[in-house]
Amino acid sequence: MASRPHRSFYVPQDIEPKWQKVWEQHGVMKAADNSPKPKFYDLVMYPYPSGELHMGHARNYVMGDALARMKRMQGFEVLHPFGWDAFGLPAENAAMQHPGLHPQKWTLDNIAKSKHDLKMMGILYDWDREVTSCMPDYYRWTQWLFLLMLQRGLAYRAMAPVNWCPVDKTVLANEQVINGRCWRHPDVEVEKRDLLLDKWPQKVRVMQTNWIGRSIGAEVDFPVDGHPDETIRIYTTRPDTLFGATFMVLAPEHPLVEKVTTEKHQARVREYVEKARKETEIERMSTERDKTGVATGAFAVNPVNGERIPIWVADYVLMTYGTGAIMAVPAHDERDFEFAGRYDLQIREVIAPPTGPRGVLREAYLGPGLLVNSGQFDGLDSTVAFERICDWLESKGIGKRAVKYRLRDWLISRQRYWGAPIPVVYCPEHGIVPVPTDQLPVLLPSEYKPLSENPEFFRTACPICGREARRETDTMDTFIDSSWYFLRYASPHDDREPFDSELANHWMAVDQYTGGVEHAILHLLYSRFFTKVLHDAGMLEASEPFMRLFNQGMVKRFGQVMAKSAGNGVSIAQLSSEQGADAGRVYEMFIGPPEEDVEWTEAGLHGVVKFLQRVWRLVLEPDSLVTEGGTAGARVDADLLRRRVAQTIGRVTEHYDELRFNTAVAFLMELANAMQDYLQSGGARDAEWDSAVQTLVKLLNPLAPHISEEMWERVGEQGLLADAAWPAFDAAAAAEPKVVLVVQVAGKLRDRLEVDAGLSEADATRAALASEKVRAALDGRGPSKVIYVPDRLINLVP
RNA sequence: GUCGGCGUGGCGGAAUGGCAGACGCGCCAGCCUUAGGAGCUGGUGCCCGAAAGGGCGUGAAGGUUCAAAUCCUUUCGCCGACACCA
Repeated sequence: MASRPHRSFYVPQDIEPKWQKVWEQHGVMKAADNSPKPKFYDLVMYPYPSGELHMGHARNYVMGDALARMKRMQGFEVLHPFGWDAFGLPAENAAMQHPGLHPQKWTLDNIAKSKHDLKMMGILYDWDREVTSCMPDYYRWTQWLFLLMLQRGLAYRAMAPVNWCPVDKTVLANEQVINGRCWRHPDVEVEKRDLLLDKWPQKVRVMQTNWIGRSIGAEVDFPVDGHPDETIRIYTTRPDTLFGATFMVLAPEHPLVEKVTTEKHQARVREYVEKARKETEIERMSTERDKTGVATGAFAVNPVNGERIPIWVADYVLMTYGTGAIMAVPAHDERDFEFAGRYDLQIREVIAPPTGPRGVLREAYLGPGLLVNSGQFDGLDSTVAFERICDWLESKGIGKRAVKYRLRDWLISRQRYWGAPIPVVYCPEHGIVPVPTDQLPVLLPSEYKPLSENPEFFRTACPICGREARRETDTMDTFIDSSWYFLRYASPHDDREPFDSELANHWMAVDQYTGGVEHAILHLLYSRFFTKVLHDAGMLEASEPFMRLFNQGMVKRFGQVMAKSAGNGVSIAQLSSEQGADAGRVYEMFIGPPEEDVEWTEAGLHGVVKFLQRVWRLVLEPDSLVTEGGTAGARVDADLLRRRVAQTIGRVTEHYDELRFNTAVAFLMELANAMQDYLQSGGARDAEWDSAVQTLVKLLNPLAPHISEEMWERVGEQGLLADAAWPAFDAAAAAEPKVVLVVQVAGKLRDRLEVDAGLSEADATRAALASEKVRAALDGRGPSKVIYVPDRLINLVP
């Protein structure tokens, strides 16, 4: 057809590599340390380099990139760095499966592949700041920080020997010792948490709170009858129920078990303890299981009333929490109640519920109430009694208030090759000697075999006396590596210290941290812990590392999370050669709410491809969209177009800022629709149109950087779009002169009226009453009440 | 078991007290085309009705309110975390 307008087609393969090269040449995402602009630290969790990336990985990187690009255009100096959590088990597994393959080679190859994939997606980072945790210039400082913790008394080596042998049946073995060298978490930052973490997902805050497990109670010493030198120290959160303690329970590993057990009970207790020791942690922790235990034959004395109560051993009491011993109050504790029922132990009510019958309890009563059977404390409210009894215990010196945490010690050592060596030496003379910091890094030997089998590695000289000594042959948990990488980005090449305090103070805290919820507890808690320690050590001003945290949802396909192992990943190379990186980027943002898991479908991707093609035509070939004799869905004149453009600027900017990309894309589509209607309405290609085009292209840029950059060039704009200024929101230009006022009668929709914006209530009421439909609905009854929400709704209540 | 989140068209979802279903997919009709997994135009929650119009509708039941997808109570279902922490 001769009259058919010339069309140029959008071919992503022609433009994407071109712009990727240009951005790299221009150093678009390089962050300047000395910029006068306000800083914005935009961080995505650095990944474990497991191989090629696919679109399941890409989602949070696109989010981070889109935010970084917008913030740059808004005039921020953006730090958007990337790195690799490069130590870890999969590298060793790969090496074991492919003899001759070194974990380092596997890791570095994967990094190269992944880096290439990220660039193909048009995701920009300041690669000059790339951090790779398995390289000596990084783990040197991981080791340095370990020594700092050690020096500050936050890391220790348990003194008892490590017990590897399950054949060893020594009852006295100490649970904590098995773990060897541990971190001790200090009693932490819980108080300030809610104040500082208000921009964290509630879910993560709750998870961390539960994990830390702070509880308030008291420790009380119970004398042991017939053993004047021994007392059993228990921890309870219910000191108000002290008079209801009718027996004691020791954990099977408790050191006093052996001492107090009477001759007669010796055999049964030993048998029970041995059985408990053989069971796995998981078996023991199961709530499903019936509680079991044995009596020791010994008795303790309840210090409040002098009563003799039997001492039992039961595995529902854990040596690792509290003091490893409890006073059992069956009337007011579910677990003790169950145990007492099973072994026919006494149950004594000491808290009376405010309502309901007293006397025989069918289940433990856990709530508050008035104290009974409690001597001088009878009649007190249980919350008051809590404090009074604590006071009394403290005045008598037999107990005190105590706060406990559920946190376990952080076991950092791994009996593995592919990790950062723990920088410690064992000297026969001087014991544990930290490697002096000027001798760091303790290099991981290049030969791939266990460090404990590598004499060249572990044979060394004691840093103090120079005599022969042995290096620690365990490596550090990779969580240590990732607990401070965000600080290293501030000065990634610093060879004098882990990070330059001045630069770290400039960039920290991270303004936006984006990553998977699977790190909600460990990684985030450890990072907060490191930050706290470095703050206390005077190296860092920030006391919290991450201002705003976001957990993106996962990308699924065929009902399963995209994964190499599931074989359902959409590869970046394939996407790039078919629909293009931009389409993939926009699609993953449009696909659903950013925090929700989403299902990738070809149809959905296709919809986005169509959208990009339509934008291309709108911007570059608007004539091709004007149908002969075609009509617009809605008349869009220049004024309306101008308002739509202004409104879109406001809405898209706000939604990008809040990472609500799915709705932001919808707004861009609406603008494109309005522009199309404008053309169909016979709108001129004038300044108004040009401004709409320019705005659409700019707003699209963070999500679809290649196509928008190409269109920017083709319409003759100067300079890189990536460097252009973000459009400013003009509230006056966005204001609608006329609004649709919804008219309700008794809460039911009866009419819609187009009225001037900002109408007074009197005028609105008059307009509403002028409506036939409204009068019919009122049926002669005058409105006795009018609710008016300006520019939105008026409700007439008869 | 405890805690938390979520339940809206055929589908993904939008609306966080004020027009339910934005935007997109799919579907239907028309136009264009040698052709179309292309493009353009219009329609599309359900029910009654030829239409005008009306009624119903956000897992279920109840409540608060002039007004509820949104707040409260109970309940069902799905997902996630924790799981004897004294």
